[in-house]
Amino acid sequence: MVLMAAGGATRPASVKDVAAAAGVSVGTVSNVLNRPERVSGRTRAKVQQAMRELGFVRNESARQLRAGHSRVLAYVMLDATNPFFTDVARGIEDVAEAADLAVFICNSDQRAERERSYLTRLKEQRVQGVLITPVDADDPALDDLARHGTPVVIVDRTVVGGRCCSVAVDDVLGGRLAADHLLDLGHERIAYIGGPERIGQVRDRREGAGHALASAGRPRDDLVVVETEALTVAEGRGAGARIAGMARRTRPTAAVCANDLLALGLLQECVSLGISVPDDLAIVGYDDIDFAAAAAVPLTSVRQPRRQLGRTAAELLIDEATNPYHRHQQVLFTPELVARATTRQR
Amino acid sequence: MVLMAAGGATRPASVKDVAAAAGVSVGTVSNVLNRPERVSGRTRAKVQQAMRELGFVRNESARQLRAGHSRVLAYVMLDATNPFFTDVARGIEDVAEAADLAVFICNSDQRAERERSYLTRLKEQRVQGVLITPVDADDPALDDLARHGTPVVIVDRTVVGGRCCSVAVDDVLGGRLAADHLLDLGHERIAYIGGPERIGQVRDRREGAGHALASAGRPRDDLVVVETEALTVAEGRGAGARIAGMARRTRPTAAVCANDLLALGLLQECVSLGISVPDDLAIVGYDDIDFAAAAAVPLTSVRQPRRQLGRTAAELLIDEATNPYHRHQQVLFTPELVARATTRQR
DNA sequence: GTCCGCTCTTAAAACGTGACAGCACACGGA
DNA sequence: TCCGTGTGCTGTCACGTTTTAAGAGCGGAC
Repeated sequence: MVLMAAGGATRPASVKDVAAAAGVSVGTVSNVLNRPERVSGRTRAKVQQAMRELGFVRNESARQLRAGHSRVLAYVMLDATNPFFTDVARGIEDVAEAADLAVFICNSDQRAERERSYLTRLKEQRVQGVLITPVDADDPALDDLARHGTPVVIVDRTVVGGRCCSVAVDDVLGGRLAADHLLDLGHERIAYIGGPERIGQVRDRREGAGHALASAGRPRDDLVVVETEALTVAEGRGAGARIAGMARRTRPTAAVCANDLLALGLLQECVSLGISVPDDLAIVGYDDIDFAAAAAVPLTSVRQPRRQLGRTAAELLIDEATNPYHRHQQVLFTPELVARATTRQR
Repeated sequence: MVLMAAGGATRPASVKDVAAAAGVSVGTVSNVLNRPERVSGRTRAKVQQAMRELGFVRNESARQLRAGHSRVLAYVMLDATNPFFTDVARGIEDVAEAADLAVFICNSDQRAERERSYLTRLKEQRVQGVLITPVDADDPALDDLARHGTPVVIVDRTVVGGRCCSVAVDDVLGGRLAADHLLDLGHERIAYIGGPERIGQVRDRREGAGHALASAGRPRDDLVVVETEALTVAEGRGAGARIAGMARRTRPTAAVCANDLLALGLLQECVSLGISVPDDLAIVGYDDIDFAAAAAVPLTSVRQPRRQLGRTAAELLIDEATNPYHRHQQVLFTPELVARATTRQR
């Protein structure tokens, strides 16, 4: 028979209630939960029966208070609507699930103030550790966390000075792969579309593209930089309009975009202006999000091991939280070019 | 002067430590935190100074334990990679932020077992309430939560019997809007692409499309149902191949898709098979995700008030958690058709 | 001098769990 | 009969916070 609080207004049953119902002490109930082998079969059954009847659910706050730390790890993501970060999150969840940790996902939405408010909350929650793609990697709030003894792993940004672990992808190499691919196909004037300048990724990928041109013996001017306000589809369209407005003779024949959203916007603008892709303009994106392959002209893009990024980050975090001999590491993954229909031999 | 634990291995400072450092009792420290007006200016300054020196951070677990409930609300989303749900999440965050509640975002990834594991975790955490787009709206685990006194709001599904609040969009009307639009443009044979059948949305939207045809006096056969295995881009491509394979005379001239991912896949397959959109095949999607407008041929789609959905859901949840006179409500929003380039007058 | 009223501060208890020392009892060997 | 040895269970304390009733100190009114 199941006895359940009728109105639902009563407070949840505690170990004390269970103990009273089963006619044992609280210590025994606790043992049933945590070291069942120490309790005789008869008593164990009685206690478990009482738990079922009362609908007992462990109180995690009390456990945490006792333990001094929680069984939760947090990922503060930069932009929940960007598929790149949701894939990273899945990698994190893979590892956390295996380690029986819950993942608290927070979305800073690119706002430093929101990010700081979340970090405060997480400190208060005494989370086991924080994975974060920060708005600003130099924010002192991050050092502050680390100083408090909370493990921190920076995701998708490299961190200078080895103050904590970080996991990222080699963006300079990625930019180089994109530009090399276009050079191999016979392009000469190549545009680089991205911005704003303060984003590390934007700079690194451009630098990589520049290296590729230099290695091929091209003058610096062969990389036409088109700066955008953000890494969004709308900005990509704007860049498309600007390129379309250039004189035919100086107009680039190919474009490397700092991410796929820009590339998709650019592609869309080209289609609507009657610029043929890839014949009039070849396009390489960056991130290889699912929608890249799904675009009307499937997008050539630089793929990053997103899920692996998340997995490794979570593993480093757990190591830092549990292994006293932990050493900070900077892990750098290698990107890979995925050629599709927006690029073709000239 | 700032005295900070050196190694970081010491336990964080507690109110007791602060009290000792400031030469007052713990009660006074607590008052400084929660009712500063009760404490004299001198004492308050002394305590705050001590907090700064020790790097004191409130322990949320202990607060929760005392309070009996947390200041967190959770959203269990069906699929973190679907932009629809991330937009709903933003709406929830808007409201939660204003109410000074944190949002715990969990991704069930369409797996019932994972969903259940999260619900257990959330019960253990004594969250204030749970917002959920369930894998299966009839899962007894949901009733179980409600019976435990945890407020539950179902998002993007209507719930029968008024056992809890729910917030959804009128899918029958949405399906009707899509089909009416195509009929207005002069189409006769219309395909409905969606599946699997067990998803309520898939059924409702098809039903709405059927109503539209019936109202226009068309025979039932004018709605060609193409069933898919899932609501993904890949399945959309498959549906495109099937439509392309139909005899010209019986092939539909327009398609209503159960969501935008299917529509984008269909669009992509058409482009690659040389079927002109919208001339050979007009396409209407559903959800109006950002990528819909960004497709190479911008997609006509049925827009749902996603963010508003999240906001209202969170408001209902907070009402249930705080207002003793709360009554369960089923809120139904009205969708809206956004005409773009994949549909045009014949 | 006594007492009241006021402001500010304190001590103690409570929340639910887990850890630990210790108690009761049964059993086997001397 | 007594001791030693387990086994199985109990009682109590600690974790960090908030809350409440009570106390200290002090100025002013009678």
